[in-house]
Amino acid sequence: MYRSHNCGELNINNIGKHVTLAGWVQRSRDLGGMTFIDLRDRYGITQLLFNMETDSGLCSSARSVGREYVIQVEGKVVERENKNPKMATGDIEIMVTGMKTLNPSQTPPFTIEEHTDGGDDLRMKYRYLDLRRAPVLSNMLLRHRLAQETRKYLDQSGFLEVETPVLIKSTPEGARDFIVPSRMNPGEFYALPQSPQTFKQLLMVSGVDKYFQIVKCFRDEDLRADRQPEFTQIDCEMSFVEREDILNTFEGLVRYLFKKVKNIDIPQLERISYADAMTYYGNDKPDTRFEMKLHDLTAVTKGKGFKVFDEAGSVLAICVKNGASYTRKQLDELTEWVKRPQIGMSGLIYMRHNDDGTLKSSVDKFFNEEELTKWSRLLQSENGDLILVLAGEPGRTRKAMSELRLEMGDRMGLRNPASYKCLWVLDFPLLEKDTESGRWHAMHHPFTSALPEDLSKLESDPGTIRANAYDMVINGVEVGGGSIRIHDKMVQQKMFSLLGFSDEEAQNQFGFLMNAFEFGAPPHGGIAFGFDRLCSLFGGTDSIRDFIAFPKNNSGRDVMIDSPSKVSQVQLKELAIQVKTN
RNA sequence: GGUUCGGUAGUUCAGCUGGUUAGAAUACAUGCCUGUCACGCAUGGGGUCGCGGGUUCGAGUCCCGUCCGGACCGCCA
Repeated sequence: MYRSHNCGELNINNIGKHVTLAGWVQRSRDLGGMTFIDLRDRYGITQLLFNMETDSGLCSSARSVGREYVIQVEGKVVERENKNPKMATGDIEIMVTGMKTLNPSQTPPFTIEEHTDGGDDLRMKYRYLDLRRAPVLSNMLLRHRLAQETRKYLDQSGFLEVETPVLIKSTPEGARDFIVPSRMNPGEFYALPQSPQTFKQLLMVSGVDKYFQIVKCFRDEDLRADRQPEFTQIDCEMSFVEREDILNTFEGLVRYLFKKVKNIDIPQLERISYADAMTYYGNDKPDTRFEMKLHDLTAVTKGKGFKVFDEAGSVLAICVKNGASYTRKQLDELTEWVKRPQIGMSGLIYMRHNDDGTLKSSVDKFFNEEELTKWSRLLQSENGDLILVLAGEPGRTRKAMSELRLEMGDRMGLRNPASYKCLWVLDFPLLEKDTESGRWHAMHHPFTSALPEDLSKLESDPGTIRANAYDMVINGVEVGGGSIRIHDKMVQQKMFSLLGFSDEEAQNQFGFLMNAFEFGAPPHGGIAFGFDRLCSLFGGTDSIRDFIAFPKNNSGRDVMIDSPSKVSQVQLKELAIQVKTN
């Protein structure tokens, strides 16, 4: 028997007990006559006591164990002379009577403590050591809890967890596929799924009725702090449902998770249309923890002789509450911020609504008090507020203003990671036009149905059709999205042809799905949640890497196992693959 | 594909306008210390300043290239 107890469970009630513990040496404190060792495992830390008077040999050997040694000790649980109220086990310690080193350790490359001195790069290289640290471990615990509660909720709601294949077929729509060569079929390739989309729809045709899966998905695109090449989705699909059924079911899931995991009561979700989200927030995933809505000043700023406004396609403004105290220096710095290539604006105009009620702008030369009052009235500014204005090409200006809004939200402390605002964004456009090719693209995916009332415009005016789709947005993060699907072969065919597929191409790539629709496909719809993002949101941080045990870096590398890597000529030959070298 | 920030001791960082032997903290090692819990005190070892080239009497510092990492834009149905 390696241990009778773990390092987190002993307390004042166990005094006098003879126990055996095993774990890692967190640190030791050698006081000369006595030595303390903090013994750590997943469950906590227990202090070990070695006394020179009691057993000098044992005490000396305790001095020789280094950090991260794996040791086993036996001894008696005793009450501490000096208790430590900061520790769960702080009332007791183990008076050690025997110790065995199970495995020594090199000095770790960074300290394995709550606040490590290690940088990200190093921590990723030694991720197995990083995972010993309490904050990283607690992220794994949170992820586990969320997965278990998700399963519980969906199981109780009658969902069936079905596994779908990972080696599937490559399709040109959407993100790039990861491809896997087939040895048995030289020159042919599998693709890893970007999502189990078509399979879950086929499961609806099968009559599974309610499906879910917590499933790995793959996309071969460039990465971000919130994007990994392999990621996990809570993938769901239901039959005989309308949009309202899906919204209710999964609003229920999210509220259940918040209650169970964080004990937070989330009110019924607000809903906003895509069009309104774009108008008021400049963004299809608005952070609604704070207001600071976008206002259009185009009409009231034209024709006053200010070239920047006169030539702009649109002039947008936000009102920063209590922002008038922003100094010239801070405003100059903000101006530089919007001029960065990532934002790409040529300048920033501001108007202070001073504490005494006067209005002072950076364009006073062109706009008198009366004109500025119009701005103030439109934005409902009050004494002490600051109005920020951007002007330029409409699309870019809206995007920039949306970024500026978030930036000001950050600076004004309005984006508290511990408070949560969840909402549904509805009525997305079904299609968007690719600016380069001029072709229509499915905004969600090609299996999304149109709102019934817009269906008639499929041929006449496809750009204005709204999709029967929905996104769940929490604190400005798109955590989930889905739609009511097309379940009619003719409609699906029409959609593919609208997207520029020939009948042959459509049949080649998605024939299996359209054929299935001919055998009694029920009306169905579903949703998929980004599980890693959901975890990071619950954990209150932006980076999903902290919630993945073994994540990849910015360039898609796993620096711990050093992948991807070259393979042998033998392997390549078997796969009938030639690699271009130069 | 692009923008931007960084790379100096095991680790986290400082290092000014180019100028003596590259520093601090921490970690590590040794010694002292019987109530520590970020223990304390003393001593010590530890550097290819990412790599290559250039400018210069002289480069950690300036320039060019390159590699690696972070954040972002494009991309992500």
